Amino acid sequence: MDPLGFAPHDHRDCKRAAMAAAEAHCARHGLNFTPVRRRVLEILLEEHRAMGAYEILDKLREEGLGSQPPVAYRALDFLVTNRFAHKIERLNAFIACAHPDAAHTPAFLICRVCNAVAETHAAPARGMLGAAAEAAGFEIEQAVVEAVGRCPRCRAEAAPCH
Amino acid sequence: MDPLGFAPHDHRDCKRAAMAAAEAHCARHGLNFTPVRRRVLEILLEEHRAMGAYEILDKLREEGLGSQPPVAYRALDFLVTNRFAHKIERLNAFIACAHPDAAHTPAFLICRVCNAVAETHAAPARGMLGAAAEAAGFEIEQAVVEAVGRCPRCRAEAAPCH
DNA sequence: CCTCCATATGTTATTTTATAACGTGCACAC
DNA sequence: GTGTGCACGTTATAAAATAACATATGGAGG
Repeated sequence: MDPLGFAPHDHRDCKRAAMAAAEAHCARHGLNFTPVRRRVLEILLEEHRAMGAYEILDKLREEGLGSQPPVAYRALDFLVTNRFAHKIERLNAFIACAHPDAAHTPAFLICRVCNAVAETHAAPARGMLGAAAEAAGFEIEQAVVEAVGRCPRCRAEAAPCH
Repeated sequence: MDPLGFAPHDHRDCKRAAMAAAEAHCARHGLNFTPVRRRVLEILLEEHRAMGAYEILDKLREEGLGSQPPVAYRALDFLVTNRFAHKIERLNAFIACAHPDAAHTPAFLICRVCNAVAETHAAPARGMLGAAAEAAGFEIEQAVVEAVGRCPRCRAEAAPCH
């Protein structure tokens, strides 16, 4: 029922794996994986959907972990910088990384009906975009790729004739 | 000096061409190309860069064409819907379409140093992204592709050793 | 031990971006 | 002439993000 590639899956497992990967990465790189940062990542993993910064902040507030916007934004900055989470520009929202291990160029499939988001992989810098950039003398450092459309479930619901 | 593919070019020409294309499109489709809508497109074409809605609104205000946010947002909605302009999600800003004729899947090269934006073309729905979407049962309707990096000019300025 | 420094968090205030809701005017169809 | 749809005007507010400054903590070096 949850959108990881829009297919059901075991949350506990992917949450554990992602937290472990984050722990390991921080340990290896001497990063400070503080309670707030850890908790924000947990929240994103538990919900496993794109969440607004203020939605996350509400959860933190309930738990007494911080009550002002900068608290949430700083933790999210940390997670995004270290690729434990991604920002979905189209939604002004954040989502836990679904592929914590792989070095990746994330791309997202966003359902315009239910806002479910699936993370996948694309390499736009190869292909037409890379060619265009090179021709223009532009150096690509990062790419935002967000496809908007309809997820399998919403397509099915919109077509009752079957 | 202006970023259309980050290369200098003749503004007057591209502005004229874009306005003519918009006029023609509206005439053909029975769309109401009102003064506000027209003027917002002109502003975007004149500046030929990504502009925030409030920046545009300031210009409208100076000219007595409207003073409240919804005026600008409505005009921008119209222009974006009809593909006379695009929204750059990464910048929360808008830019006139650089290829008014071609049906296209726009992609953008955004300089993180000077915020210059070049419009180019990509077809992410073909390639890896399309394959991933198909595998997931996701129907892509539209794609946001925004590469962040450094434009030729800013790369040159950052490397004084040559 | 203590001081300096870097980093993380707490807090206040504000800025920036965007939309809801409702009213007005105008053109066109009937 | 009147209803209907569309664009625009206006007020108010919501939503997203950051600036600026204060406080705590923990390690490096004297």
